[in-house]
Amino acid sequence: MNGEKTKEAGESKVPVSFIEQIIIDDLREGKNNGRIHTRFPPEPNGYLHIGHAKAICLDFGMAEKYGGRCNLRFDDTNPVKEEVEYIDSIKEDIHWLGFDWDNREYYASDYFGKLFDFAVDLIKKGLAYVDDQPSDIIAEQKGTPTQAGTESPFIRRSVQENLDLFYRMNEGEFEEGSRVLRARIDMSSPNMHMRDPIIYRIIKTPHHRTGNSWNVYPMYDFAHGQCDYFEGITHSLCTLEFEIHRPLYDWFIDQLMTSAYRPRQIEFNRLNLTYTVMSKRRLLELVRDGKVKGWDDPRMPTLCGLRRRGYTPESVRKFIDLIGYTKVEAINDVSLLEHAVREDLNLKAPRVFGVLDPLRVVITNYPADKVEEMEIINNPEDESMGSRMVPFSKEIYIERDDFMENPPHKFFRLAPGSEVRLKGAYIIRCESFKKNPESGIIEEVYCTYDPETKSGKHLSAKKVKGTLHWVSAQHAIDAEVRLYDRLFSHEDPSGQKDRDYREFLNPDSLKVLKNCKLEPSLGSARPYDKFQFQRLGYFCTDPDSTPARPVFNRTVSLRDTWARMVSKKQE
RNA sequence: UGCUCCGUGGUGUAAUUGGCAACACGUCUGACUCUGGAUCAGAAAAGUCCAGGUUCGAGCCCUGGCGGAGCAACCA
Repeated sequence: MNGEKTKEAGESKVPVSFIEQIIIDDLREGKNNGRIHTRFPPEPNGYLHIGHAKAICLDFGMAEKYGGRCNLRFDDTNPVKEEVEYIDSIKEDIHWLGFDWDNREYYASDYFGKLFDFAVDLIKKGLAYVDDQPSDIIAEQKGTPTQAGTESPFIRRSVQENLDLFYRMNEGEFEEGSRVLRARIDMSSPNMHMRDPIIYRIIKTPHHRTGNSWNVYPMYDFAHGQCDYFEGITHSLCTLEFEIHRPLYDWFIDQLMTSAYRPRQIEFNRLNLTYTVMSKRRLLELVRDGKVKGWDDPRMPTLCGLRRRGYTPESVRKFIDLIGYTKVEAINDVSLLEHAVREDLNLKAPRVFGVLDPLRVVITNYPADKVEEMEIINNPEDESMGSRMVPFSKEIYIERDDFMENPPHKFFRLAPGSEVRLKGAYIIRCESFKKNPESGIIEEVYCTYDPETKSGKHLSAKKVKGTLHWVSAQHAIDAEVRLYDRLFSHEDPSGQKDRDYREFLNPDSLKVLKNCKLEPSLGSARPYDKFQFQRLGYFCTDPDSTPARPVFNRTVSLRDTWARMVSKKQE
């Protein structure tokens, strides 16, 4: 019965966000002639981070899903903060995520002429005036959220004088800060943004696209809605902090519109992630102060950082999908992001052997000059990925913590007298070991192997609890492996009153291992190639890698129940 | 002492025009395994911020509280 009901509904019951619901309703009602047109409007003043990915997935995703279009529009109204170098990286990151804007690449600066004309128009209507006061006086007259503002003494300037002054502002006659153009709305509005907002200011810094053509530049509020209007945007999706700007957004379009069409601004919650910071200002500080190695440091929440860390675009999109869009300001757990990348890489990443902290094991009854090629499955999740040959010989490396002289209860790995399977090879038994009498460090472990237990031989009835990864000592390649931990030790580093977020920087967020031993097939890995180092985690070849010196980044570890058990016991 | 928005398991999101609060992550348990980490199965966990009201019935509607966030850049 229930099945019937669902069937009749026609669509699966996948919940949609409130924004998607609005779009569905608009489409059904035939609003905007059944068009959906969105835009993604980054300011080219920094690199995109995962918070932008959330907006990108919505803007492009909704358009894609409902047969519409999404424009890429650079919000370049402030030449002081913006640079061309960011534009290319932004485009690259959007493409990396798997979205495209065709030929619809626009700039707010494309509309400077139209915006200027519109400002002139407002002046002529008596709805804008030039104010000669300095910024601190203007701010003072704005009042406070609980107290009405007072009118500027320049509010009653004649249209002629305003026009004359505004043109001369643009001609470069006046200094920066000496005059602004303000919209005349309501100095006693309960909404601060409606108290005669500044719409044009004088800036003499050359613009990265328009050069010295302009000396006045529109403010965000005077550009955004109008650009949406010019481009025929139907749904202008932005984050919650712009909610309070919406009346202003609508007010300007009211003055401009000549038909029933008008874009609609809808706000959603911005992405916050635990153990990191997301504001461009702070990310920039981390880069400038050398707290990280650059915008693409694998610890950064930037898209280029995540990419270098080994995240796939699919995993980022999956995560975005998981958290959804609401109006609740929340902080999302990074572990969900990590889950998303594990799930994706589990299907895609070939399994390989890599020993991060090598301990030499000598198989005493194995011929010294013998080398066997062991066939190892590349990915048990995907047969089509085939198998490869891995050399096995008398001396191998295993992970140092896979051996314990005095193992605790339920330790399934190697210990004196115990047996383990070497994945894809033989079962070995630990007979003895060599320990440095001074340091107490185990230097070598001596084992015997059972030739009857070779992998693939089904006659091997012997069962052991533990299976270890290994690398043949004479064939191993040396590599550097970089392990990453959370950049901050606090869940919400920038949300602590009276504490600077930098106080919470995790000093151990990067650990570099220089003496790792990897199976020889990894010698041909190329930057951004992804692997699962069996039993350890997912790793990605770093662009610093050279054939002589491979470098790998750990994207994320595998879930480790043993480690959890151990750490619990310690508590 | 203004305006706007928000308040559902540990976390994040759901719940058609009001109809016995669902899904995912995480946690715990078990099975299986040549990855202790894959995979599979199961369980615990909220009665929806509080108090009233409307209703046969409210997380959804109304009223009043409480709590949180945002708003006073010539930033976006």
